[in-house]
Amino acid sequence: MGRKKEKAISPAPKRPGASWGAGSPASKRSASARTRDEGMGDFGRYMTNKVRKLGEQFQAEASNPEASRGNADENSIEETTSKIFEGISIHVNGFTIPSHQELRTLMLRHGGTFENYFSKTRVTHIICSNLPQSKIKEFRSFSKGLPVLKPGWIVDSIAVGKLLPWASYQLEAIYSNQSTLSSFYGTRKLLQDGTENVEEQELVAEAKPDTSHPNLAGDGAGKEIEYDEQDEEGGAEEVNVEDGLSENEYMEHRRSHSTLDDPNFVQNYFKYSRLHFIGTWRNRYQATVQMQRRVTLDPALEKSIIHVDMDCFFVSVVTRNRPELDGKPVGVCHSDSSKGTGEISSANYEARTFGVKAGMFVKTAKKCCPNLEIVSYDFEGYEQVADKLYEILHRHSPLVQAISCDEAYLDVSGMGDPASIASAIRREIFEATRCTASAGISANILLARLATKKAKPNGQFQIHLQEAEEFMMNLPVEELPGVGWVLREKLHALKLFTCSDLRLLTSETLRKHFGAKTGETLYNHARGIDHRKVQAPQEKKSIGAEAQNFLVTLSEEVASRLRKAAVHGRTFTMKVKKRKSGAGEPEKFMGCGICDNISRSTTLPSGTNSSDVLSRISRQLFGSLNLDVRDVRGVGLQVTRLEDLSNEQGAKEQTRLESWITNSPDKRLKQRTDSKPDRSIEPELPPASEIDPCFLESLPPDLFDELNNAYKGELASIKLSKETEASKVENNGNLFQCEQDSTESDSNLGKARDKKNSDVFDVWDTLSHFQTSESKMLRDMHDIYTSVDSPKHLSQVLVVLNATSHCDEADSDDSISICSKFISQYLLAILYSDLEEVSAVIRLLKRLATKSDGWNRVCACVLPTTQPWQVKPYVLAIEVNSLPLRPSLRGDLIRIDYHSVIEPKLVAQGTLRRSSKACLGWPVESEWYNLDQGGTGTHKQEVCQSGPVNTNENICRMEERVAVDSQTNYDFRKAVNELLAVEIHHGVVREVLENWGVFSGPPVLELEDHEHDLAFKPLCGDEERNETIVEVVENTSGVPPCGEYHCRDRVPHITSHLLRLRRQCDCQVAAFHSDIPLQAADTRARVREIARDALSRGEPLQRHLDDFNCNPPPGKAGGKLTIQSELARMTVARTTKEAEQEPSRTHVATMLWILVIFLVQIHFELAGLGHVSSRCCAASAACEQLLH
DNA sequence: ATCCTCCCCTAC
DNA sequence: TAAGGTAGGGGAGGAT
Ligand SMILES: Nc1ccn([C@H]2C[C@H](O)[C@@H](COP(=O)(O)OP(=O)(O)OP(=O)(O)O)O2)c(=O)n1
Ligand SMILES: [Mg+2]
Ligand SMILES: [Mg+2]
Repeated sequence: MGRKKEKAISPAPKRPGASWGAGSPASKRSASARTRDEGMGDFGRYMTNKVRKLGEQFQAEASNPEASRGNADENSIEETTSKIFEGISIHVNGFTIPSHQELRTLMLRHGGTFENYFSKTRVTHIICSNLPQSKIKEFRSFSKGLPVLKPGWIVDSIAVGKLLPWASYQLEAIYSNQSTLSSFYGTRKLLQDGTENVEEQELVAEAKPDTSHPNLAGDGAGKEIEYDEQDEEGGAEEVNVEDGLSENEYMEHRRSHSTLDDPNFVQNYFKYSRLHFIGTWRNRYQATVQMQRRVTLDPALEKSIIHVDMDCFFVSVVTRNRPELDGKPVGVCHSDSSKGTGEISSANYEARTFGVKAGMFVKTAKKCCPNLEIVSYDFEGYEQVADKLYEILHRHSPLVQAISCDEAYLDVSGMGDPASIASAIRREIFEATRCTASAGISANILLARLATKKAKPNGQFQIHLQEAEEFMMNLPVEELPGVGWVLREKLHALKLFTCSDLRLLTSETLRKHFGAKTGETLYNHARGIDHRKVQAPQEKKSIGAEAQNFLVTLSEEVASRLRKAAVHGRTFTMKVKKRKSGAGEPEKFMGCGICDNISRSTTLPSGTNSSDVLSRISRQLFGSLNLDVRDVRGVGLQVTRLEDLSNEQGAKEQTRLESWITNSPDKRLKQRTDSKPDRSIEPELPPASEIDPCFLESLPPDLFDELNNAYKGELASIKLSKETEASKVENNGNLFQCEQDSTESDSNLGKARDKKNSDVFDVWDTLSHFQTSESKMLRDMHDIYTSVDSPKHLSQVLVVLNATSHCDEADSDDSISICSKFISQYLLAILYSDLEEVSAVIRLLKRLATKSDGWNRVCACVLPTTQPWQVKPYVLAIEVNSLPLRPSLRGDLIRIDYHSVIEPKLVAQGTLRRSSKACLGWPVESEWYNLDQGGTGTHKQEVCQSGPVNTNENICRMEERVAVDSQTNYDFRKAVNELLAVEIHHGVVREVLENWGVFSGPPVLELEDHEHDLAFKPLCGDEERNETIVEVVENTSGVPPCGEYHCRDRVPHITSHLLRLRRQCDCQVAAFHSDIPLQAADTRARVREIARDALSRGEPLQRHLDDFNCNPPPGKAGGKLTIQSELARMTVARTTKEAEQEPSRTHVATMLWILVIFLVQIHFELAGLGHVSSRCCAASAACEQLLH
């Protein structure tokens, strides 16, 4: 089997600040000291502390992203990256200095990889500095001759900036002390020439039962972990533990693993987690197994499927080395303590006869089986046995579907007698691993799987097709794979207990009860029918991490997994476990108790794997959940919509304007051209004169330039004339007349305006001075400027700059300041003449800021109050408190959707590639793609015709929703930024405008005469769905209705239910939208608070005319204040459908409006003014003038 | 008709 | 003390 493979090198993290383990040893030490003060054995108090710290942590992170970011930057200052460990993959064993986490960071930062679990197929070097006796023995069985080196090798290599020969870093001490090891390595040492050249080892020393030693594993309580122990602070103790550290000290030490002070908590946690092991095993497997060739099997052939599953896997791997346990009931668990809240991972068959099952608490298991022996995990053993298992399986069939580390399906159709193949496999497995496996053989996956169950332990069983029926007959429903607890209960409730019961029902009935797919599956499975095919590994669909703690750590973990998988992700889902209301502290140590799960997701316009971005996203997602952090029991972050980085280049290529035009010349250009509707389909450019100037104008500069180049510059003049017109309009319209008054900056700006025409500031002249600058940043700009053909805009230069790679050479303060001034002046000069260019430069600036520190600083100088590039998630309703009413835009429909377009050409080739034409910073109207209206249909049809394509997979709608803090200090700049930086979803923009129009003052409840406008009493509710029915107990307003209120969170369908209810009962009903699981008490409290607040300030509680016409943000939470406007009247009927469809005009108008406001924003930014919200009146007035 | 989000369920 | 992770499938209800 060709296991030899080149290891995919994961790209080094771009931003060093994002890596792990940046904390200093000192801080760790003090952290551990703190834990020591906490007293021992008092787990209740521990828990309280845990919760408190968790609270502080989250509070700090969620509420103050700026601060945390700042810290991260500080930490990252001196970090560097390189590629010196390219191709090297280390496994750290035992306690080391630097710690295993630090080594991990170093490796990742310098191009290497780090394996948590040892595997000879992936690991190239083993690092350790100090090994317990028993570990050394173990080495013989697993190191397989790989070099065992001291960590100094890594540290020194980094210090000198290249890979040092490792020969002198071998662990001599150990060789000399340990005859077994030294003799073993003695032969190998001669071979080493000291480079990273590591041969594929034949398994010389493999699986010699006589040489292996009884595992050191848990031969006594308190020594539960023998696997790969290491710790940054307690390493020495760790070794002592093996020699019998006192129980108390040991506990103390252990505790540091679980405190929140431990910066490596997540890492450590995972290291000991069986579920993490299982969950991540597939990744490791896929990394080693080469892409299996697509095997085409004769469909007419009768299928033979073999299902192989190791018997009580986790147990047998451990017990094979411990004959003294033969015949005894054994379970695998970390701890054998009296508390007994550890979980049994697997139990052997002896134990199972007592009723011990995987997942049981030790406590419970001991009740069933008092003599149960508890053994510790041997993750490395599992890894090795799995490696061997799969090696054998792949030898026997080209088509292997890995289910987990101990089980797989093989398709052996037409390859001879499946039963003898199965027994050969089982025999080989036993010979190679001394663990037994069972096998099921049948015609499909389902039956093979069921057969295995019957065959266990250590047997095999075949279900021939003709026997299938009988076999299925009396099978209890819960035996069917896929039927778990919930489904079983549902089935039992319907009095369906066996498959024969199931077979009495029609497929329709089942579908009705259980949903389309599930029903159908039940119908088929009850009959022994299963159409699933044995599948080789598929492209992964999601990557995630779940843990108990730490948004940032979590983000980094996920980001590093993304990098490892060489993908970018676009959709981020945060999953939070929250204490169920009423539930107490968890019984289980570190458990989460009874919880509700909440999840939130957001989608970025383009993929990322940056831990920086991820951690900001996670903070925001977390923040948007509005949780009381004391109730948080677990947080997970999942990334979906993965984009393969290796395809990205190609995808980018697709977005080049040229290829775009070339690929589909007619449709897209036609839409925007004035004449000659039917041109030839030749991939030729239409004459320049046929191109609508509007189209040109709306193109982002880079695309425009590309097009312009294609037209050899002809277009520039067209655009120019258009621009001149535009600027005329602006001036005639006295666009900024209203700002001409008082403020100091106005005069500055006025000057700037003068400058523009009198050419005081000459961009190109200034730029040419940069040629000799010391600053690389400035020189680069100059160089690009000279290389660009007849540059007209600075953005052209920045575009190129943005596209070229950035070496993060430190820039001096001077050059930063020069650069900032230059950009500012340029912006000032064009501020009134070239709106597009202004926005182009700003966007590019922000993009550049994400790429290099220098530009980041420039960006901060030019736009001190504008956020650095960051797509702001989340789906909260926007509340704007101090914007003018813009009635003309109320209800307008704008739609700026982006689509990934399927390239029909590629579809024809049988491949599909997402090709996104919308990139961050360059919002593109959907019309450009002609995907609006009929456009989408066309694409979908084309795709569907060429094969069974899941359009969901291939036409990917990107949308981004804009979030704004729902509280008072609304930052207008931020919103406009987001509008520009972010793709805008039709409904959301509508929402935005709606909200902008509605709130003309600070958010006030309409309480005029009645302070306690409303108050509720909860009646009943469905906790699961976050629904609560409340009774209105106080309602004096006369506006909101009396009766029952449905409060719910993210369950928009309730609104229709409410409508129905209203019709039926003739009672008044309203809905509440809230992002928090709405507790009536919260609502009431909030209502009162607002009222009291307003009254105490003596402010009138105004009512806005339109308050009650305000649509609920469709299905969205509006924060607490939105509640009120929804309360006022149900407006479900007024959904977006009601709005007028007048797309292109509205598109343009609204874009223009937004841009004008944007301009105002920049205007003030450049003038160094603070808040601009008050100036929006001017902007919108100007905008309206422009619109007419 | 199809997609999307926010869940839930299941398996190892 | 224990280390309750990971990832795919799928349903409900709403949006388009
Ligand atoms: N709730 C669970 C289920 C399984 N596992 C681990 C331990 C098992 O050994 C391994 C494989 O799972 P199996 O379902 O194949 O169970 P076993 O191999 O232990 O037993 P069997 O002989 O039934 O296959 O996964 C676990 O940790 N927790
Ligand atoms: Mg098994
Ligand atoms: Mg299994």
